[in-house]
Amino acid sequence: MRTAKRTAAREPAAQLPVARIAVDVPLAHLDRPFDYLLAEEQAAVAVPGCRVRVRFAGRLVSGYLLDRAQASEHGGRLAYVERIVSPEPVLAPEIATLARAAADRWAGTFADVVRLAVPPRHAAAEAVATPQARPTPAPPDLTSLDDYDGGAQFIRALVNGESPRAALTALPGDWPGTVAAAATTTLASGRGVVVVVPDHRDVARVASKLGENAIALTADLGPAERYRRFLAVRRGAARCVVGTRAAVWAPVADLGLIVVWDDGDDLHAEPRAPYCHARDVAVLRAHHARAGLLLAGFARSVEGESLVQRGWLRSLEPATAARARALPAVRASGDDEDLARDPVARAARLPSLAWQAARDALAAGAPVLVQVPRRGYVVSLACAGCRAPARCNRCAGPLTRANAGATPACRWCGHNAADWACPYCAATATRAAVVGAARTAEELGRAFPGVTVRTSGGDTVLPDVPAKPALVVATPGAEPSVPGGYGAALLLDGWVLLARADLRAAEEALRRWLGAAALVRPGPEGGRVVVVAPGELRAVQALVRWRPEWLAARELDERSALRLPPAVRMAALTGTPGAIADLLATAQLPEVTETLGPVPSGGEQERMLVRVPRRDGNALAAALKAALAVRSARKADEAVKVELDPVVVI
DNA sequence: TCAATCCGTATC
DNA sequence: ATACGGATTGAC
Repeated sequence: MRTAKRTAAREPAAQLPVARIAVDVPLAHLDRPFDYLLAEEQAAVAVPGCRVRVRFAGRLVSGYLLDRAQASEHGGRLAYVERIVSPEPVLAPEIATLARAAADRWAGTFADVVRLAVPPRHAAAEAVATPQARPTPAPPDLTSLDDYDGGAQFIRALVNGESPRAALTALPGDWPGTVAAAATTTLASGRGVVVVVPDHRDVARVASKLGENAIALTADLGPAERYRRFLAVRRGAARCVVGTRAAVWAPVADLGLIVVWDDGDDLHAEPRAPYCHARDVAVLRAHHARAGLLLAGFARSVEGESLVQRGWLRSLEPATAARARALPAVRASGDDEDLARDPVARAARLPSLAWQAARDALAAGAPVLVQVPRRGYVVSLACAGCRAPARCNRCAGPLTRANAGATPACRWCGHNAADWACPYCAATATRAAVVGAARTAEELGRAFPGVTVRTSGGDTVLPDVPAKPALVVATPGAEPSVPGGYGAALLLDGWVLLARADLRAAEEALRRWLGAAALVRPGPEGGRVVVVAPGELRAVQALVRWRPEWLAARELDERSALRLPPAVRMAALTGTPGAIADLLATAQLPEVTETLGPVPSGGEQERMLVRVPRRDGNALAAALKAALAVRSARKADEAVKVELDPVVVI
């Protein structure tokens, strides 16, 4: 009775009374717009993109108004929009279209994607007026892309208002300046820019180059500040956004360029459903918006190389002269024969090449970067001869030493392994399999008496260090910058990175090495890099020759041969065996679909991989989405996690 | 014959 | 999810 009376009291708006609403419900089978009526008094504020509350299946839910129409296709009665939460059109039409495309591409729901794209509302921030947009900046007074073959053309295209697309492998030096040059050029052409970088330190670096022109969007801002800056962008007051992965959705109008720095970094992969990757969203958005795209980094991801080989991106590589000017001298030092004769350097696991490079750099008054694979102290032991993990011969648990000099013992069963011998090479000596930054710092301190040793990694990341003699021990990604560059970099225990049982091990190892090596001063100024890993390995060769494109191309060839992504489109299905079987039985997968697995995935869970040729990728996503919808309508109790193009495949 | 409960279906 | 309708069951 009451509802009937209330409904009767409302009058539909005279103009465009039908509102198409995307409701925020998590169910795959409800992932489509629903029509509602707008009351006359709501008509003025009900703008496309605004937040609403509607009654849906009896309860109040949030939603976004997508657009308005004069009439509805829906046969039944329409309910009224309960409330216009705010007239702020937070969901820009362009972003709504992009979110729909992304949801389809990753077999997810519109609601899930929009949750990534639009930050939660903060009413107080909304109430504050946004300052007016700044005038278009003067053309850039920054380093340009002249050091790269085709770089000048790329910049010229941006100046001319065109939308060039490229993958750039950056030289050591001022990468934030390079990114800022492309951004400022685009701004000067009267268009907007989005720059996406892995973490907030990188945001600060790029933002400082862009100064007043840019607005920084990171997840670590509080809700109020985050929403305030988002609104500044949406209201058109900021035309250039620099941020972490969610910034790829920033509603910059009239987008001219998207830059993604270091797209191989895992931080670009969204951990929330539907697990989209900022690089791939950038590709999608550049396509939709007809914007330019720059994938730049010291490394080249296999995905970036794939886009190059498909002709979608142009490859921008350093010109020969610029290489000679900017690259440090890189050498590999593979085996223990090469270990320094000095007993203290030996104890610190330093090959003579590395020791020499460090001594020379320190003598020249420069700091030395020492990259170690992982944080932590001694973890477990490996065979000193062949480096196979040392395992207990009773229970196969990992061997460890309680303290330096103690005999090895099993960490699982406690068995004393003093008589251990390697089952592969019969060696009886063990060595630390992974030596963390702290232990390395200790050992280096002894090898270089009187030299300051600093560590950066884990909880204590040093942003920068002074240009004075010091040993700077850092884990990958936590390398401090230094004015003028390091005199040398030692990349220790390279084999640990390469030994990861992961499809991306080689690519990832090179990416991390390049990240450290790029902080070293140029070869002509004495800059040297020594990587402690077997010189015959592809990733090591790619580093020594500084040819990341070459490794990416080789890795891509291999993935094509093995039919692995990005040569094919793949989905990982994780859940109980029954749930996965049900999903696969329900899904009308393309004829060509291959299934791999299952493999155990912890607990009761299994993981199954399905793959199709690239051209069938959309059909695969659509089929999986449809099957998820059927299962969600059926109230299937056990969920299956569906990830398209998972970052970690094996 | 009626109520309590179950199952399936739609959600505007 | 949640709400609703129709079928189904069980006790009088």
